[in-house]
Amino acid sequence: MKNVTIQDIAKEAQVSKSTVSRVLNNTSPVHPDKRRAILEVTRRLGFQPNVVARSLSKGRSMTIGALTQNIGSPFYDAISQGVITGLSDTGYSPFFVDGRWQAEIEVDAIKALLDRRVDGLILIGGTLPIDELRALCGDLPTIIVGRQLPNAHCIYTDNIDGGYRATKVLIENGHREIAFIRGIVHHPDVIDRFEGYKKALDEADIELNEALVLDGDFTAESGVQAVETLESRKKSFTAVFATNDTMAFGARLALYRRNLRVPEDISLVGFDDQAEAAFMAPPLTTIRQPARRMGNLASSALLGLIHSDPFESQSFQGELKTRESVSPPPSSLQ
Amino acid sequence: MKNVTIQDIAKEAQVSKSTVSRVLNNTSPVHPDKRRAILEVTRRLGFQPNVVARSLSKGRSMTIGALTQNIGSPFYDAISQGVITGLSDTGYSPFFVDGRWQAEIEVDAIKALLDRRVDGLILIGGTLPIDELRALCGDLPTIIVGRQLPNAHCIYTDNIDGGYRATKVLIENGHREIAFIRGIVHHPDVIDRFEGYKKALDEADIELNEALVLDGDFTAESGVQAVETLESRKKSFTAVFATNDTMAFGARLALYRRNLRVPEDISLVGFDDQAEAAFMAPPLTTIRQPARRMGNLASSALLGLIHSDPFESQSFQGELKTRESVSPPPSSLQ
DNA sequence: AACGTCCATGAAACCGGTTTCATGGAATAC
DNA sequence: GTATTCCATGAAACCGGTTTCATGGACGTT
Repeated sequence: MKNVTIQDIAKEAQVSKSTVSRVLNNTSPVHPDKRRAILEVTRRLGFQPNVVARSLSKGRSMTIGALTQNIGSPFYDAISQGVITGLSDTGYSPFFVDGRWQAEIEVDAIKALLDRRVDGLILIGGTLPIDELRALCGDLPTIIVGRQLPNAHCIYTDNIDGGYRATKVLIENGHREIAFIRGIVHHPDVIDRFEGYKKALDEADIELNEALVLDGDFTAESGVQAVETLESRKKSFTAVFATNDTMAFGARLALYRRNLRVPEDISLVGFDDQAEAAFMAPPLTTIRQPARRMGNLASSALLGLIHSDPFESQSFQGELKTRESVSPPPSSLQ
Repeated sequence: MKNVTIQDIAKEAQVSKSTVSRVLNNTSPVHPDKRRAILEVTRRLGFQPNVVARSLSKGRSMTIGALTQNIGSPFYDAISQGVITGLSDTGYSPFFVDGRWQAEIEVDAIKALLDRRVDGLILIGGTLPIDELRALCGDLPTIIVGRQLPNAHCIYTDNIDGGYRATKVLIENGHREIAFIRGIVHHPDVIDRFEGYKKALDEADIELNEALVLDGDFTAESGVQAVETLESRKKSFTAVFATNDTMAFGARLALYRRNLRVPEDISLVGFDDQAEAAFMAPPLTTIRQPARRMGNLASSALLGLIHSDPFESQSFQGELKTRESVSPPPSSLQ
């Protein structure tokens, strides 16, 4: 039981394979009788066109290469999801590879996509500098999500603003000793969120206290660790801002272990609004990144680029989701 | 700047393209001088083989088709992740499509994979009955993950046993009024977990109380809803078993809202051991499904099948992760 | 020296489509 | 009725590799 080819149909319908191709692609008029015969045979033999062969001859593969990082991070997962849904029913399918936040792996992953002659690229996160990317991808239509790079088509969130808003809501509630659980120090998003944190403190005339700044690696475990370090330093604090929800969950657990209530004793703010945030006990106040929407936009923008529509880089403002993990600090009640 | 082809190399190195192919694939001996020249030119021109062309002529695409469901469900995500890591460095790459738990979409998704001439299939979950699958996929090497089907290569967890263990740990702690938050009623996993639940109750001579069985849809929101329904029914219960962690999180929030403590007032058990479970406050006792390992195994088993190694369907036992959300019921302290 | 074997190599066929090009017959114009 | 245009169609080239096949030269044998 081998695959039916266009040639088989041609023979069966007594025409040339050119004509079959023309009918199947509606690319030029064909006599109604032949057309009908060809369609009938096609259906009868259960013909499935060989996408590989078509790709080769058309030079277009109808696949979009998508580079992800550490599949499993809720934020990037949500973007991937947005890419998938954004591409459904467009004729294009996504081909995923993973870069694991490591430049070397990322290069190989992108090469794998290039080898497969994808028609466009969606790079979700990543570490390669713009010139390397350009050298690698040439003029292949490319959308970069979650990063802001010069002279590239980017879709990203304003992390300075996000960090600022998260900090500000705590300050507005009366907090002045606000711990900051930073993710991976050199991660650009983290740098920006830290920037926003400092800006908000500055505006409120609060001096930055380095002892309240903890490093982490975006895992819940590192959130636990951060709070424990904080406690061991015996520095007082009334609020915690974690640069992602996952670390906020860890922090929440560590506080629970120490019998510190949220928000009565300690207020908590996260970042991302991942699915579980709204169901933490208490529900977590956080900065919502419209990850799915960003992924969706990435798909449609890329299809646009492929058809040579223009696209301007677009930044999204993080949205403060006010829930129940923030309240005035206990001191304000004294 | 067009792509370099094997022909360009041939011309530049003054040999035929056959020889170039032979050198690049090490498929038959070639004179050292020519070999060296070809490799040099290859490097100099930055040749990247066209995978599409190669696939067409070899009849193998070096891609694995993976069908997922509702990307975003932690359990299935983790399996996908396992597939990805299991495939890395094997020369094969995964091509993902989504079936959204809907037969019609699933058929189209699988067809999309078939059209792309994938070398094998990993079906993660899904709804199609075995005969339809077989009609669709023919004798293409296929591994089915998370479902148990006759005469197919399956990797799944024993859900009856899982449901049994989860219920039993509650019973052993002295609970007799155990609410059951069921997921989607007709979902086979759920049916089995319910089976296990009933078996455990039966063994302990506890009569099944239909009023304690709530339907849900695997979302956290439905977990909240379930507990609220339970409260509105004014039936007393001392423990809740949710058929996935996500619903358990929802239940936990609803309990928090009603000032019911976990585990002092109500014990809680989930299913899956998704990443956040260990960081719930308190950490959630749950049945761990080794999702990543299952995904990993799926990859290696599939590569085996492709090279016509045999594979026997394999079931995994869910592992009880004892954490802090279970304790004896309050009545036992009176 | 004549003959057989072996093997490196290039030419050509092939994978399964799309697209260009040439052709012959019908339709239109004069 | 002939010249011209148009158009449906088949033959052939092409996409970029792999693989088969034929060949000619090097080598070994008697």
